Amino acid sequence: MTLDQQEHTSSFRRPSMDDVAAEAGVSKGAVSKVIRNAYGVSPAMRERVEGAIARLGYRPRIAARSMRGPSFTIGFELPQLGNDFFNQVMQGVGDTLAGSQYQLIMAPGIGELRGAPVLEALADRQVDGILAISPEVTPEWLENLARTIPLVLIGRHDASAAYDTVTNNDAAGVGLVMDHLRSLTHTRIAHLTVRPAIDQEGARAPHAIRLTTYLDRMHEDSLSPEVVYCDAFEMDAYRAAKTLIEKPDPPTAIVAGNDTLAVGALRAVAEASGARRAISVVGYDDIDLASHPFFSLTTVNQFGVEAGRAAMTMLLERIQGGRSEARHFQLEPELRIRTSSRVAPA
Amino acid sequence: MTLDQQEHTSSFRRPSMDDVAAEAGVSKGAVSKVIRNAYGVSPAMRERVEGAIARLGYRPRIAARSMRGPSFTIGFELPQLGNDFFNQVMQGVGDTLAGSQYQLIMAPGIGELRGAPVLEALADRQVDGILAISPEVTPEWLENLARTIPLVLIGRHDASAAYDTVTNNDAAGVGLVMDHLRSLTHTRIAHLTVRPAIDQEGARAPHAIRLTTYLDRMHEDSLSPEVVYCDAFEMDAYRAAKTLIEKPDPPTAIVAGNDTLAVGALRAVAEASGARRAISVVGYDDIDLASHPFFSLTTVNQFGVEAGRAAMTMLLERIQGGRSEARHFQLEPELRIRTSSRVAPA
DNA sequence: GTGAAAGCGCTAACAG
DNA sequence: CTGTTAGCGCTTTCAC
Repeated sequence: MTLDQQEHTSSFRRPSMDDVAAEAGVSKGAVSKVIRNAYGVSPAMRERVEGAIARLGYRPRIAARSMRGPSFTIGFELPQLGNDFFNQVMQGVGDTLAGSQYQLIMAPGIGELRGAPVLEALADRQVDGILAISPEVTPEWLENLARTIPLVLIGRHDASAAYDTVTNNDAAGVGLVMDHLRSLTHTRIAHLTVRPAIDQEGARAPHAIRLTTYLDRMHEDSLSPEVVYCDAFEMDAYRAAKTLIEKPDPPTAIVAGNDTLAVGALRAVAEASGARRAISVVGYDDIDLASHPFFSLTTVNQFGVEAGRAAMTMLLERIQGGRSEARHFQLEPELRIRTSSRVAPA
Repeated sequence: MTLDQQEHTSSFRRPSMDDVAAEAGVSKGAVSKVIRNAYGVSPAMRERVEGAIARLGYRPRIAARSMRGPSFTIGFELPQLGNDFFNQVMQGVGDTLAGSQYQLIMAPGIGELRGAPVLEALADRQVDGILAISPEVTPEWLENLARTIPLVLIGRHDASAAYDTVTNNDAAGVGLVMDHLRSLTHTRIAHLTVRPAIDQEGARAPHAIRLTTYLDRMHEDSLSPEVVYCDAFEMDAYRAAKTLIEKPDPPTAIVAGNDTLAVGALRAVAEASGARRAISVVGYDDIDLASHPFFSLTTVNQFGVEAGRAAMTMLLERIQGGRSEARHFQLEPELRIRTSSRVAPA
């Protein structure tokens, strides 16, 4: 909250609206009207002002403008870079925003800094609305944030009355995966997921749901579950998977929490020797790489582009349309069977 | 420049500094001082104000603050999402910024919207400085921008006096690649690169330099160059490479402009039949995936993390240290030989 | 149709 | 040590 003093040199000069008004020999208010396309400007006035703007290279400062009204900026928080599923979502968001007057800015989590502080940083910067993928924040905290700014969460299964959500049916998706592996006669199925996943009761984050679905299913089938945790990057998954498959009695199949983890797991599998090189790996997300012939990764398509599109549409409904009742939208995932999943060895 | 009017509902309430002052029964100025850790606040005052801040959940608005001074926000423009090299750079940037009071926001190019308009959008939002990877903007335009805001470009080989650059020695990098392929007795070497690459004379963008280096080298060795253009995503490279290798007399090696393109090219190679499946592919960047056993991609490491670190450091020198003479920093790339490059078939 | 003036939330210079 | 005041660049009444 507190800020240390800093030396700041500012030899940089950006013309202000006053400069434009002086250059054009008109009042500040007139310039403002021309810029905003407001009523009541004569063609002559318009021409003079636009000439001055062009000559000076003037651009309005959003910061000043947004002290009165909107900033025409949308903030997108995402927990991490390098996960291609988020890029799918971004593409849908970008499509929806294309041609609108809104500018998108992203604030990725970096190292320890993610979740709440990043969301606050966006809110502090006067964005008109926030799109977030924040699996690690509590619903209460988000409810609170939603009281100060339009908010749409992607991935979280919260039934909030204050913010919207766009989800995919994670339970169904993992169900498809488990059905598939069981039909391939696998019994020693491990689950590789990201660290916190479900440290708080009632966590409705995607990875938490995927984990509980996996556990439930293993129990139903009277199999012993084996869960391995790692951080969210490929190389973390690689190391975790390596340890897992080097054990005396390794699993015959690994259900990875997402495709990035699956890619890491496959790195470990490819480096292993003997029967271990035949371990099946299944992911979640269906990133582009999954269909690459070198991977041919069996995975679950959860339609990230459409999720992004839906989320952005819902946010614009709040910002422009003034909607205030929460909406919760869910997509149904589909299994994509490829060659990384095979019949379990006898 | 002009903006249409929009209906904007704002039933959202964020407490202001006035609210805090009222709640604490002190003046606005006092609150400001407490927040900024300025001199001359009694412990009692501090306690009252902090109590009020906590009770109200107050957070200062950066937009208002930045009308006087810095916004403590750094803008990072990048041309595209889904290129892991940019993630390397981001990691270096994030490392350098960690623990500082600066917040990073990214503005990715989306579809047609990239380059100049995105940089302007950042500048309009009162960022204290801009980090950019803008291969498609003219040096003159950047010089102009640099007069209004501290600016560091990554990748461009411009010798600007107004903005800093961090580059890798692209000519040397492609030289290493060509040496390597020639030593493997390749003669039919094609180059796959992104569309504009070098449409303006004197373009100093990385892909332009890589292309001219390739062309020069082919000429020197009296070989006939073959250049194929595509857009910057993996699937674009896949389609371009597919057309290339399905020709009657395909190349024996493909030099891709970066690893993302190389991954796409390998998709086409893997789908091909016969001798075409043995086509060598070399990339540029050394993204994590390159070392994955499924790819084992020969490529050039250009130390993106260090480039990001250097760029951020240079930007902070300008913002905090007040440096105004331009600095130009270059990294030397290293070849990483893996199995995607093999001896040319006889 | 245009200009003057107040105010958005904050910082900073100045009195008391 | 604390309160008052004058802006920062823009939007938005309101007179003229």
